[in-house]
Amino acid sequence: MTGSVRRFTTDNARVRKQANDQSERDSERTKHEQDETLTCPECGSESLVSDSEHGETVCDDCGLVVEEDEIDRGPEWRAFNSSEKDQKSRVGAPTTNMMHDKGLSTNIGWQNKDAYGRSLSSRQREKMQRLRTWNERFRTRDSKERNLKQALGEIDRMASALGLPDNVRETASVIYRRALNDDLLPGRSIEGVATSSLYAAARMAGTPRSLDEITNVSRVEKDEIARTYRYVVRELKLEIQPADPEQYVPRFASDLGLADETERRARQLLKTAKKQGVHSGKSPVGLAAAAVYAASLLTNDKVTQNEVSEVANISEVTIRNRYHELLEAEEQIQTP
DNA sequence: ATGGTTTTTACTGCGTC
DNA sequence: GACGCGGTAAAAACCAT
Repeated sequence: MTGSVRRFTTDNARVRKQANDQSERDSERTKHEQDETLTCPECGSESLVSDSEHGETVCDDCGLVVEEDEIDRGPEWRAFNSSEKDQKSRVGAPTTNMMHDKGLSTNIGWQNKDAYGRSLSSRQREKMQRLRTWNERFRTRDSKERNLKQALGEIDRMASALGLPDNVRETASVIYRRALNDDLLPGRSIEGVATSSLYAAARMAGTPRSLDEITNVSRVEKDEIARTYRYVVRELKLEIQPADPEQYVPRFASDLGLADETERRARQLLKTAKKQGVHSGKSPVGLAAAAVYAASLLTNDKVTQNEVSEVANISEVTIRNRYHELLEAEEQIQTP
Protein backbone atom coordinates (compact mmCIF):
# COMPACT_ATOMS: atom_id res chain seq x y z
CA MET A 1 0.00 0.00 0.00
CA THR A 2 2.68 2.44 0.93
CA GLY A 3 4.46 1.44 -2.22
CA SER A 4 1.68 2.61 -4.41
CA VAL A 5 1.46 5.94 -2.62
CA ARG A 6 5.15 6.49 -3.14
CA ARG A 7 4.86 5.57 -6.75
CA PHE A 8 2.37 8.29 -7.37
CA THR A 9 4.34 11.00 -5.70
CA THR A 10 7.52 10.13 -7.54
CA ASP A 11 5.64 9.84 -10.75
CA ASN A 12 4.09 13.22 -10.31
CA ALA A 13 7.37 14.80 -9.47
CA ARG A 14 8.88 13.35 -12.58
CA VAL A 15 6.02 14.52 -14.71
CA ARG A 16 6.25 18.00 -13.33
CA LYS A 17 9.91 18.15 -14.08
CA GLN A 18 9.34 17.01 -17.60
CA ALA A 19 6.74 19.66 -18.02
CA ASN A 20 9.41 22.14 -17.03
CA ASP A 21 11.81 20.65 -19.52
CA GLN A 22 9.34 20.95 -22.24
CA SER A 23 8.24 24.50 -21.67
CA GLU A 24 11.74 25.83 -21.41
CA ARG A 25 13.38 23.78 -24.06
CA ASP A 26 12.35 26.26 -26.73
CA SER A 27 13.85 29.21 -24.97
CA GLU A 28 17.60 28.77 -25.62
CA ARG A 29 18.81 28.62 -22.01
CA THR A 30 17.37 25.74 -20.12
CA LYS A 31 16.97 26.14 -16.43
CA HIS A 32 15.59 23.35 -14.34
CA GLU A 33 16.32 21.17 -11.32
CA GLN A 34 16.14 24.18 -9.10
CA ASP A 35 16.54 21.99 -6.06
CA GLU A 36 20.32 22.07 -6.37
CA THR A 37 21.30 25.67 -5.72
CA LEU A 38 24.71 26.40 -4.20
CA THR A 39 26.97 29.39 -3.85
CA CYS A 40 29.02 30.37 -6.88
CA PRO A 41 32.76 30.56 -6.15
CA GLU A 42 33.15 33.38 -8.69
CA CYS A 43 30.51 35.95 -7.96
CA GLY A 44 29.17 34.65 -4.65
CA SER A 45 25.57 34.72 -5.71
CA GLU A 46 23.42 31.76 -4.77
CA SER A 47 22.46 30.90 -8.27
CA LEU A 48 24.40 27.81 -9.26
CA VAL A 49 22.16 25.76 -11.43
CA SER A 50 22.76 22.25 -12.64
CA ASP A 51 21.85 21.97 -16.27
CA SER A 52 21.34 18.28 -16.85
CA GLU A 53 20.70 18.68 -20.53
CA HIS A 54 24.18 19.95 -21.15
CA GLY A 55 25.67 18.07 -18.26
CA GLU A 56 27.01 21.16 -16.58
CA THR A 57 26.63 23.10 -13.41
CA VAL A 58 26.45 26.77 -14.26
CA CYS A 59 26.23 30.01 -12.31
CA ASP A 60 23.14 31.79 -13.44
CA ASP A 61 24.61 35.22 -12.75
CA CYS A 62 28.14 35.22 -14.08
CA GLY A 63 28.00 32.20 -16.38
CA LEU A 64 30.81 30.27 -14.68
CA VAL A 65 30.75 26.59 -15.50
CA VAL A 66 31.54 24.83 -12.24
CA GLU A 67 31.23 21.22 -13.31
CA GLU A 68 31.16 19.56 -16.65
CA ASP A 69 30.46 16.12 -18.02
CA GLU A 70 28.17 15.06 -15.27
CA ILE A 71 25.72 12.32 -15.87
CA ASP A 72 22.33 13.32 -17.21
CA ARG A 73 19.88 11.56 -14.99
CA GLY A 74 16.87 12.82 -16.86
CA PRO A 75 14.88 10.75 -19.33
CA GLU A 76 16.58 9.99 -22.62
CA TRP A 77 13.37 10.35 -24.60
CA ARG A 78 11.37 13.39 -25.62
CA ALA A 79 7.66 13.87 -25.39
CA PHE A 80 5.60 16.42 -27.19
CA ASN A 81 2.37 16.37 -25.30
CA SER A 82 1.21 15.23 -21.92
CA SER A 83 -0.35 11.92 -22.98
CA GLU A 84 2.89 10.97 -24.62
CA LYS A 85 4.69 11.74 -21.38
CA ASP A 86 2.48 9.33 -19.53
CA GLN A 87 3.06 6.72 -22.15
CA LYS A 88 6.78 6.98 -22.31
CA SER A 89 7.48 7.38 -18.65
CA ARG A 90 9.07 4.25 -17.32
CA VAL A 91 9.68 5.31 -13.78
CA GLY A 92 8.06 3.54 -10.86
CA ALA A 93 8.46 3.35 -7.15
CA PRO A 94 12.01 3.50 -5.85
CA THR A 95 13.45 0.09 -5.14
CA THR A 96 14.57 -0.90 -1.71
CA ASN A 97 16.86 -3.65 -0.57
CA MET A 98 14.92 -4.09 2.59
CA MET A 99 12.40 -6.21 0.79
CA HIS A 100 13.53 -9.44 -0.75
CA ASP A 101 12.15 -8.46 -4.16
CA LYS A 102 13.21 -4.85 -3.75
CA GLY A 103 9.57 -3.87 -3.43
CA LEU A 104 8.75 -4.81 -6.98
CA SER A 105 6.09 -7.40 -6.30
CA THR A 106 2.39 -6.71 -6.26
CA ASN A 107 0.17 -6.37 -3.25
CA ILE A 108 -3.55 -6.81 -3.35
CA GLY A 109 -5.34 -4.92 -0.64
CA TRP A 110 -7.31 -6.93 1.86
CA GLN A 111 -10.24 -4.60 1.91
CA ASN A 112 -12.98 -5.42 -0.52
CA LYS A 113 -13.11 -1.89 -1.83
CA ASP A 114 -12.42 -0.55 -5.23
CA ALA A 115 -10.18 2.38 -6.05
CA TYR A 116 -12.87 4.84 -5.05
CA GLY A 117 -13.54 3.20 -1.72
CA ARG A 118 -16.83 1.61 -2.74
CA SER A 119 -17.55 -1.94 -1.66
CA LEU A 120 -17.31 -4.58 -4.32
CA SER A 121 -20.10 -6.74 -5.60
CA SER A 122 -20.02 -10.31 -4.35
CA ARG A 123 -18.83 -11.53 -7.74
CA GLN A 124 -16.02 -9.05 -7.71
CA ARG A 125 -15.22 -10.03 -4.17
CA GLU A 126 -14.85 -13.67 -5.14
CA LYS A 127 -12.67 -12.70 -8.01
CA MET A 128 -10.40 -10.69 -5.81
CA GLN A 129 -10.16 -13.58 -3.41
CA ARG A 130 -9.02 -15.85 -6.20
CA LEU A 131 -6.51 -13.26 -7.31
CA ARG A 132 -5.14 -13.01 -3.80
CA THR A 133 -4.71 -16.74 -3.69
CA TRP A 134 -2.79 -16.80 -6.91
CA ASN A 135 -0.75 -13.81 -5.99
CA GLU A 136 0.20 -15.56 -2.80
CA ARG A 137 1.21 -18.62 -4.75
CA PHE A 138 3.52 -16.62 -6.91
CA ARG A 139 4.92 -14.97 -3.90
CA THR A 140 5.83 -18.27 -2.35
CA ARG A 141 7.80 -18.94 -5.46
CA ASP A 142 9.45 -15.64 -4.75
CA SER A 143 10.21 -16.84 -1.28
CA LYS A 144 11.98 -19.81 -2.79
CA GLU A 145 14.06 -17.40 -4.80
CA ARG A 146 14.96 -15.48 -1.70
CA ASN A 147 15.74 -18.68 0.09
CA LEU A 148 17.99 -19.68 -2.76
CA LYS A 149 19.77 -16.38 -2.74
CA GLN A 150 20.53 -16.61 0.93
CA ALA A 151 21.71 -20.18 0.60
CA LEU A 152 23.97 -19.35 -2.31
CA GLY A 153 25.48 -16.51 -0.34
CA GLU A 154 26.09 -18.87 2.50
CA ILE A 155 27.67 -21.46 0.23
CA ASP A 156 29.92 -18.84 -1.22
CA ARG A 157 31.01 -17.64 2.17
CA MET A 158 31.86 -21.09 3.44
CA ALA A 159 33.58 -22.06 0.22
CA SER A 160 35.91 -19.10 0.41
CA ALA A 161 36.59 -19.77 4.04
CA LEU A 162 37.62 -23.30 3.11
CA GLY A 163 39.51 -22.26 0.02
CA LEU A 164 37.34 -24.28 -2.31
CA PRO A 165 37.43 -23.43 -6.01
CA ASP A 166 34.58 -22.08 -8.07
CA ASN A 167 33.54 -25.34 -9.62
CA VAL A 168 32.79 -26.73 -6.19
CA ARG A 169 30.58 -23.75 -5.42
CA GLU A 170 28.90 -24.35 -8.73
CA THR A 171 28.22 -27.97 -7.89
CA ALA A 172 27.05 -27.04 -4.44
CA SER A 173 24.62 -24.54 -5.92
CA VAL A 174 23.24 -27.14 -8.27
CA ILE A 175 22.76 -29.61 -5.47
CA TYR A 176 21.03 -27.01 -3.40
CA ARG A 177 18.74 -26.08 -6.25
CA ARG A 178 17.80 -29.68 -6.73
CA ALA A 179 17.11 -30.05 -3.03
CA LEU A 180 14.91 -27.00 -3.20
CA ASN A 181 13.01 -28.23 -6.22
CA ASP A 182 12.44 -31.61 -4.67
CA ASP A 183 10.95 -29.97 -1.60
CA LEU A 184 13.65 -31.27 0.67
CA LEU A 185 13.77 -28.05 2.61
CA PRO A 186 10.69 -28.20 4.84
CA GLY A 187 11.77 -29.26 8.29
CA ARG A 188 15.39 -28.48 7.64
CA SER A 189 17.28 -25.25 7.92
CA ILE A 190 18.48 -23.41 4.86
CA GLU A 191 21.95 -23.28 6.31
CA GLY A 192 21.97 -26.94 7.08
CA VAL A 193 21.08 -27.90 3.55
CA ALA A 194 23.45 -25.32 2.11
CA THR A 195 26.28 -26.70 4.21
CA SER A 196 25.46 -30.26 3.25
CA SER A 197 25.42 -29.31 -0.40
CA LEU A 198 28.84 -27.83 -0.09
CA TYR A 199 30.15 -30.83 1.78
CA ALA A 200 28.80 -33.14 -0.89
CA ALA A 201 30.12 -30.94 -3.69
CA ALA A 202 33.58 -30.85 -2.17
CA ARG A 203 33.67 -34.61 -1.98
CA MET A 204 32.35 -35.04 -5.50
CA ALA A 205 35.00 -32.69 -6.82
CA GLY A 206 37.75 -34.74 -5.22
CA THR A 207 38.74 -31.96 -2.86
CA PRO A 208 37.03 -33.19 0.26
CA ARG A 209 36.89 -31.28 3.48
CA SER A 210 36.34 -33.17 6.67
CA LEU A 211 33.09 -32.79 8.49
CA ASP A 212 34.95 -30.97 11.22
CA GLU A 213 36.36 -28.38 8.87
CA ILE A 214 32.95 -27.84 7.39
CA THR A 215 31.45 -27.49 10.83
CA ASN A 216 33.94 -24.80 11.71
CA VAL A 217 32.74 -22.45 9.02
CA SER A 218 29.08 -23.32 9.16
CA ARG A 219 26.50 -21.87 11.48
CA VAL A 220 25.01 -25.28 11.99
CA GLU A 221 25.89 -28.06 14.39
CA LYS A 222 27.85 -31.04 13.20
CA ASP A 223 25.07 -33.50 13.90
CA GLU A 224 22.59 -31.59 11.87
CA ILE A 225 24.98 -31.28 8.94
CA ALA A 226 25.65 -35.00 8.99
CA ARG A 227 21.97 -35.82 9.25
CA THR A 228 20.98 -33.43 6.51
CA TYR A 229 23.84 -34.58 4.36
CA ARG A 230 22.76 -38.19 4.53
CA TYR A 231 19.22 -37.20 3.81
CA VAL A 232 20.12 -35.05 0.81
CA VAL A 233 22.41 -37.69 -0.62
CA ARG A 234 19.74 -40.33 -0.27
CA GLU A 235 16.91 -38.26 -1.67
CA LEU A 236 18.83 -36.88 -4.59
CA LYS A 237 20.53 -40.21 -5.21
CA LEU A 238 23.91 -38.56 -5.34
CA GLU A 239 26.65 -41.04 -5.90
CA ILE A 240 29.43 -40.26 -3.56
CA GLN A 241 32.19 -42.71 -2.97
CA PRO A 242 33.96 -42.75 0.38
CA ALA A 243 36.67 -40.15 0.35
CA ASP A 244 40.00 -41.29 -0.93
CA PRO A 245 42.75 -40.67 1.62
CA GLU A 246 45.07 -39.57 -1.14
CA GLN A 247 42.90 -36.56 -1.75
CA TYR A 248 43.84 -35.12 1.61
CA VAL A 249 47.55 -35.58 1.16
CA PRO A 250 48.38 -32.49 -0.92
CA ARG A 251 46.63 -30.18 1.48
CA PHE A 252 48.27 -31.61 4.58
CA ALA A 253 51.62 -31.60 2.88
CA SER A 254 51.39 -27.99 1.87
CA ASP A 255 50.06 -26.94 5.26
CA LEU A 256 53.10 -28.54 6.80
CA GLY A 257 55.47 -27.17 4.18
CA LEU A 258 56.66 -30.58 3.07
CA ALA A 259 58.66 -31.33 -0.04
CA ASP A 260 57.06 -32.80 -3.15
CA GLU A 261 59.12 -35.89 -2.63
CA THR A 262 57.51 -36.48 0.75
CA GLU A 263 54.09 -35.94 -0.67
CA ARG A 264 54.74 -38.47 -3.41
CA ARG A 265 55.99 -40.93 -0.85
CA ALA A 266 52.86 -40.52 1.22
CA ARG A 267 50.74 -41.24 -1.82
CA GLN A 268 52.72 -44.33 -2.56
CA LEU A 269 52.27 -45.58 0.99
CA LEU A 270 48.56 -45.17 0.65
CA LYS A 271 48.51 -47.01 -2.65
CA THR A 272 50.27 -50.05 -1.28
CA ALA A 273 48.06 -49.94 1.78
CA LYS A 274 45.06 -49.98 -0.49
CA LYS A 275 46.37 -53.00 -2.32
CA GLN A 276 46.81 -54.78 0.98
CA GLY A 277 43.31 -53.86 1.98
CA VAL A 278 44.45 -52.29 5.22
CA HIS A 279 42.41 -49.21 4.67
CA SER A 280 38.86 -50.46 4.80
CA GLY A 281 36.82 -49.20 7.68
CA LYS A 282 39.43 -46.72 8.81
CA SER A 283 38.90 -43.02 8.59
CA PRO A 284 40.41 -41.63 5.39
CA VAL A 285 41.65 -38.54 7.15
CA GLY A 286 43.50 -40.60 9.71
CA LEU A 287 45.04 -42.70 7.00
CA ALA A 288 46.16 -39.65 5.07
CA ALA A 289 47.61 -38.05 8.17
CA ALA A 290 49.48 -41.21 9.06
CA ALA A 291 50.81 -41.52 5.51
CA VAL A 292 52.09 -37.97 5.60
CA TYR A 293 53.78 -38.57 8.91
CA ALA A 294 55.30 -41.86 7.81
CA ALA A 295 56.52 -40.31 4.59
CA SER A 296 58.12 -37.47 6.50
CA LEU A 297 60.09 -40.04 8.47
CA LEU A 298 61.13 -41.96 5.38
CA THR A 299 62.34 -38.90 3.55
CA ASN A 300 63.91 -37.21 6.56
CA ASP A 301 61.58 -34.29 6.04
CA LYS A 302 60.65 -34.45 9.62
CA VAL A 303 57.41 -33.25 11.14
CA THR A 304 56.10 -34.24 14.54
CA GLN A 305 53.00 -36.30 15.12
CA ASN A 306 51.60 -33.36 16.95
CA GLU A 307 51.94 -31.06 13.94
CA VAL A 308 50.28 -33.55 11.66
CA SER A 309 47.48 -34.12 14.13
CA GLU A 310 46.93 -30.37 14.21
CA VAL A 311 46.50 -29.84 10.50
CA ALA A 312 44.57 -33.07 10.02
CA ASN A 313 42.38 -32.69 13.09
CA ILE A 314 43.07 -36.23 14.10
CA SER A 315 44.45 -37.59 17.33
CA GLU A 316 48.09 -38.58 17.63
CA VAL A 317 47.07 -42.01 18.76
CA THR A 318 45.28 -42.62 15.49
CA ILE A 319 48.30 -41.45 13.56
CA ARG A 320 50.49 -43.85 15.48
CA ASN A 321 48.21 -46.82 14.96
CA ARG A 322 47.73 -46.11 11.28
CA TYR A 323 51.28 -45.42 10.40
CA HIS A 324 52.42 -48.69 11.88
CA GLU A 325 49.94 -50.45 9.70
CA LEU A 326 51.08 -48.49 6.70
CA LEU A 327 54.70 -49.41 7.24
CA GLU A 328 53.82 -53.05 7.79
CA ALA A 329 51.91 -53.14 4.56
CA GLU A 330 54.87 -51.61 2.82
CA GLU A 331 57.21 -54.27 4.18
CA GLN A 332 54.98 -57.13 3.22
CA ILE A 333 54.82 -55.99 -0.34
CA GLN A 334 58.59 -55.82 -0.55
CA THR A 335 59.13 -59.29 0.92
CA PRO A 336 56.27 -61.44 -0.23
C1' DA B 1 18.14 -49.77 21.13
C1' DT B 2 22.32 -52.81 20.53
C1' DG B 3 26.74 -54.51 19.72
C1' DG B 4 30.95 -54.24 17.29
C1' DT B 5 34.45 -51.29 15.52
C1' DT B 6 37.14 -47.13 15.40
C1' DT B 7 38.68 -42.89 17.41
C1' DT B 8 39.66 -40.03 21.28
C1' DT B 9 41.00 -38.94 25.89
C1' DA B 10 44.02 -39.29 29.57
C1' DC B 11 47.89 -41.10 31.62
C1' DT B 12 52.51 -43.25 31.98
C1' DG B 13 57.29 -44.26 30.93
C1' DC B 14 61.37 -43.65 28.13
C1' DG B 15 64.88 -41.17 25.62
C1' DT B 16 66.90 -36.77 23.93
C1' DC B 17 68.05 -31.95 23.65
C1' DG C 1 62.34 -29.80 32.53
C1' DA C 2 60.24 -29.71 28.03
C1' DC C 3 59.44 -32.25 24.12
C1' DG C 4 58.67 -36.14 21.02
C1' DC C 5 57.21 -40.66 20.95
C1' DG C 6 55.15 -45.23 22.15
C1' DG C 7 51.87 -47.83 24.52
C1' DT C 8 47.52 -48.80 27.21
C1' DA C 9 42.84 -48.71 29.16
C1' DA C 10 38.60 -46.73 29.28
C1' DA C 11 35.31 -43.57 27.28
C1' DA C 12 33.12 -41.75 23.39
C1' DA C 13 31.69 -41.74 18.71
C1' DC C 14 30.27 -44.09 14.81
C1' DC C 15 27.76 -47.44 12.05
C1' DA C 16 24.84 -51.25 10.63
C1' DT C 17 21.16 -53.75 12.12
